[in-house]
Amino acid sequence: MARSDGADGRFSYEGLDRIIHEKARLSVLTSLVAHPKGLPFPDLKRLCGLTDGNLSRHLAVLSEADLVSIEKGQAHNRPQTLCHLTQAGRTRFLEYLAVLEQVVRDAAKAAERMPDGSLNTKTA
Amino acid sequence: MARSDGADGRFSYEGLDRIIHEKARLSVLTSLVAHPKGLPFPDLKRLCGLTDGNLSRHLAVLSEADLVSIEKGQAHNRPQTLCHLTQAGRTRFLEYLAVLEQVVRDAAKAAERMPDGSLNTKTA
DNA sequence: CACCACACTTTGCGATGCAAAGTATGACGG
DNA sequence: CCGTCATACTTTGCATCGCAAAGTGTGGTG
Repeated sequence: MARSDGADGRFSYEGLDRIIHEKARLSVLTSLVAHPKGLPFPDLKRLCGLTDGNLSRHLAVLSEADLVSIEKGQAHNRPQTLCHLTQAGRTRFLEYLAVLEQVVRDAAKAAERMPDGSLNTKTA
Repeated sequence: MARSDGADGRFSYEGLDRIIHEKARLSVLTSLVAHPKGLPFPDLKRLCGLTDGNLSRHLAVLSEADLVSIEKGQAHNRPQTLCHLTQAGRTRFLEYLAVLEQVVRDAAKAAERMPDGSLNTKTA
C-alpha cells in the first residue's frame, strides 16, 4: 500500500523555500508583489508592521538572495531606500505560492472529512 | 483603515502562528490532519521526509504547545510512539490555514495584474 | 546653535532548526 | 550463548536566525 498515502515525503513540501517561508519576509514579498512600482522603506515598514531593524535585516537577506532589488537614492532631501521585486523574485515567489496552495488543499481535503471541519476554503 | 492600501499592518499576517509556520511542523500537522486515527513515529518520519532527531524535536515542540498528543506504547514487541492531533491542535491548524489562504489570495490578486503572472489560482 | 525627527544600520542575544551521535531493546546468525 | 545488526527513538552541539535595543548620519526648527 505504498500508494498516495504511504509515499515517502508525501507531505515534505520541499518547495517551501526557507528564505521565503518566514512570516516577515512573506509580508514583504506580498507587499512588493502588490506594488510593482516598488515601495520606499517606511511604507514597507508600516505595511508589514515591522521595526526598522527588522525590516533592514530581512531586506538584506532578500536582496542577498536576489529576490528584491534595493535602490538607495534621495527624495525631499532625505535618503530613500526604494525596494522592488526582481524578476527572479517574482518567479520564485509565485512558485512558493503554488506550494502553499498545495498545502492548503491537502489540509483542507483531509480536514473536511471530519465532523468539526470549520475550514472554509472560499470565504472572503 | 479607510484605505485598503496604506493601512498599517495590511500585510503583517499576525495569525501566522510561529509554532505552526515551520516547514517541518507544517508537514507533520498536515500528515496528522490527514490521518485522524493517528500515525506512528516511523510513518510520520517517512511521510514528512524528516530524520529521527528532527521529528523527535518537532514532536516535542508540538506536544509542548498542546497541538499534538503522544502516546508511547508497544507494538510487535517494539516501542511505538503514536501521534495524533489534539482538538486544540486541529482548531489552531485550521485557523492557521485560513490565514495562509488569505496570503495566497492577497498575492494572487496582486500578481495577476501583471503580464508575467504565471500564477493560476483560478485565473481566467 | 541646540535639539529633535526621520531614515536607516549594526549589534547582541535568546531561540531554533538540523544533523550527528547516543541509548535501549529485540531479532538473527554462528 | 554471544555478538552483530536493525529498529525506535532521544540527546547534544552547532550554526543560523529573528528580533529588539542601541547607534549613525543628516536635515529641519525654535
